[in-house]
Formats: sequence, structure tokens, C-alpha cells
Amino acid sequence: MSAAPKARRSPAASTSGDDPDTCPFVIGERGLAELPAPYAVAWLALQRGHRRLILQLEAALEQRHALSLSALEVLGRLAAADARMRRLTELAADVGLSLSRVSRIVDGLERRGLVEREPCPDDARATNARLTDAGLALAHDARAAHLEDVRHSFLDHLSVAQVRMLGDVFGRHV
Amino acid sequence: MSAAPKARRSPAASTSGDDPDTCPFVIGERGLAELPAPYAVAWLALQRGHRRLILQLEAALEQRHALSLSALEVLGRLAAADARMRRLTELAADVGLSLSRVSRIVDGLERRGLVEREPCPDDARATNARLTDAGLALAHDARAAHLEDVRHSFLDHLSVAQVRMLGDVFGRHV
DNA sequence: TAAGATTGATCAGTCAATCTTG
DNA sequence: CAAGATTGACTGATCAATCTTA
Repeated sequence: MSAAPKARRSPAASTSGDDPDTCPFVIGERGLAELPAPYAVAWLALQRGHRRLILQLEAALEQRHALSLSALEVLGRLAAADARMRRLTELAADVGLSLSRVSRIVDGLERRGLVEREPCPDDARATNARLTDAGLALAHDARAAHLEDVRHSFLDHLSVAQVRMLGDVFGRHV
Repeated sequence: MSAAPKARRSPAASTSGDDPDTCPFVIGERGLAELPAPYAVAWLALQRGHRRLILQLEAALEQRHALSLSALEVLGRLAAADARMRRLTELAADVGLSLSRVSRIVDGLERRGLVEREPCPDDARATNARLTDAGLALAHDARAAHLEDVRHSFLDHLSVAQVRMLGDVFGRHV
């Protein structure tokens, strides 16, 4: 396909079969991948591993505290906020979700008495979500349990170098 | 909380404020985390970075080939299968989704003429999804474009050591 | 007009119920 | 009865439309 025989366009570029040292291949029973082996291994492992990890953490959080990961994040932001209170738009920006999603998460938390909506005095368009005492208590419990899970199911298995590298890899360019 | 002063229960264990070298803290504007700093950085970076990456890849795939990541995986398994044909239960196991989800993914692909359902001759309970010629062509195009995206937005930015480490970290214990 | 919030439609996924066949 | 597939109801997320107010 390419005229220049050894112009490697990128370190992970596959070479569609006409290059002796990399070629299409099959990984385990998982289907074929057209990447050099270590790259394909890394990518597939990341996808599968991350998914398994998140599903596991979500299940535990749901079972023990009846919260989604996103709801836990919202509670966490409120717990850390001045007067345990924050506008919905701010919360949405905090947790990286759409405003509409956050509005419905707050619906759910409000129904359980964990937060209360109140009009923002500075701006009549805005709504504050305020964490109740019950919400604060649950936020602390659930957060502690969740971080424990994160450690046990993931962080504790990593070396210091691996931890640093993860922050590096996913913090920098991605 | 703990009687033994220096019995570190786990490398990433937080020490809820009574240990001088680790304590609760706030990362950027992202809220508080009760983990030693490098662990919290790694975990938050992984969550955010992975999410951004996936959203980006999904958007490109949707825009260029009108496929979800899961649909692309299904097409890939069919392309790699004998006679470009595979039972729905097998596909579900391949891609790690529920059978019902796979059934509806196949609905969508079938509507577009990319796959066809046909009864399995060996077992009248089972249904095979068979990739059509159009489906094979799209599978190749979309797969190539997707892997290109994966390289450009992620793999190309990694060192060889980082690549190996990712496979290691997510392949082993998680 | 634009920003904050809510609501409705839709998508991707799960689980539970059902139907058919081994 | 158990396994393969489908369908319905639900969750978590998005976007587009709407309503109110700066």
C-alpha cells in the first residue's frame, strides 16, 4: 500500500501483512486485531479489565448503598462544597455529566431525602442542591466503602511505578 | 483507629487523618479523595481519561460508519468466524454482552443488510448470524478506521514500557 | 439573546419472563 | 427440565425542545 518501504508512520501502526515483523493476528478466542501484539494486548486488556472493574465496583456500591457511581460522585462534590450546597450546572461540570442527567440524579437523591433543592438567592434561574445530614452521613459511609473497594480490587495490586505510570498515561495526553 | 502504629494494611490504604504522611485532600477542583496522592491521581486520571477516550472513539465510529463499539465488535467476530457465521450465544460470550443485547444489535445490523439471521442446522433452538458481503466490507473499513483512531488518540503516545505495563496491569489481576 | 433547569425522546445496556426445542 | 432466542420493563446516559429569568 505504501511506496516507502520502511517509513514507520507511528510506533503502533499495523502494516497490513506486507511487513515481516507485524501482521494481523488473533488473540486468544477474542477475534483478530491488526496491531502489533503488545499493543493489541494492552488495548484489549485495558478495555476488558476496565469494564470488569467498573461493573464490580458499581455492583458493590449498588448493593451496599443503593447508589450509582455517578450519584456517589454528586454526593461527594456536595460534601466538599461550601455550605454543602452547589448549583446543578456546577455539579454537572464537576462530575462531567450532562445537566439533564444531573437533574435526574438529584431527583433520585431528593426522593430519598439525601439532598434538597432550593432556589439560588443570587440568581433566580439557578437551583442549588443542598446535602442533608442524612445525605452527608451516607456520602461518608458510601465513599469510604467505595474507596476500600477500589483499593482491594485494583490499587493494592499495583506497584508504585505502575501507579505513577497510570497517572502519567491517562493524565497527560488522553 | 488502629492500635498498631505502622502496620500498613495495604499500600494504598488511607489513614483517615491520624497519619502524618497521608491524609484526605482535594485534587484540583475535582473534590476530595481519601487516598494517598499518587493513588488518587492514578485512579482519577484513569477514570476521566478512559471515559474521554471511549467517548471520542465512539463518536468517530458513529460519525464515519454509524456503528457502536459493540456493533463493531460483533462484526469483527463474524468476520473472523468460520463461514462468517456464528450463533448469537457465542457472539454474546465473545464480546462480553448479554444475549438480549446481542440479539438487538443483530436486529440493527440485519435491518441495514450487514448480517442475516438463519436457523442453525445442528440445533433448531439456535440462530446463526451470518455476515453479508456488505457487512464484511463495512467490517474491514470500520475496523481499520477504528484501529487508526485507537493508535492516534492513545497508543502512539505510549512508550513501549507503558504499553507492556498496561497489558500487565489490566491483564493480570483486574 | 443567552443561561439554568426541566422534560421527552432515544440509545446502550441489564434482568426477568416467555416461547421453542434438545 | 435446561438451553437458545426474543421481548418487555427498567437504568444510566445523551440530545433537543421548552420554560423562566438575567
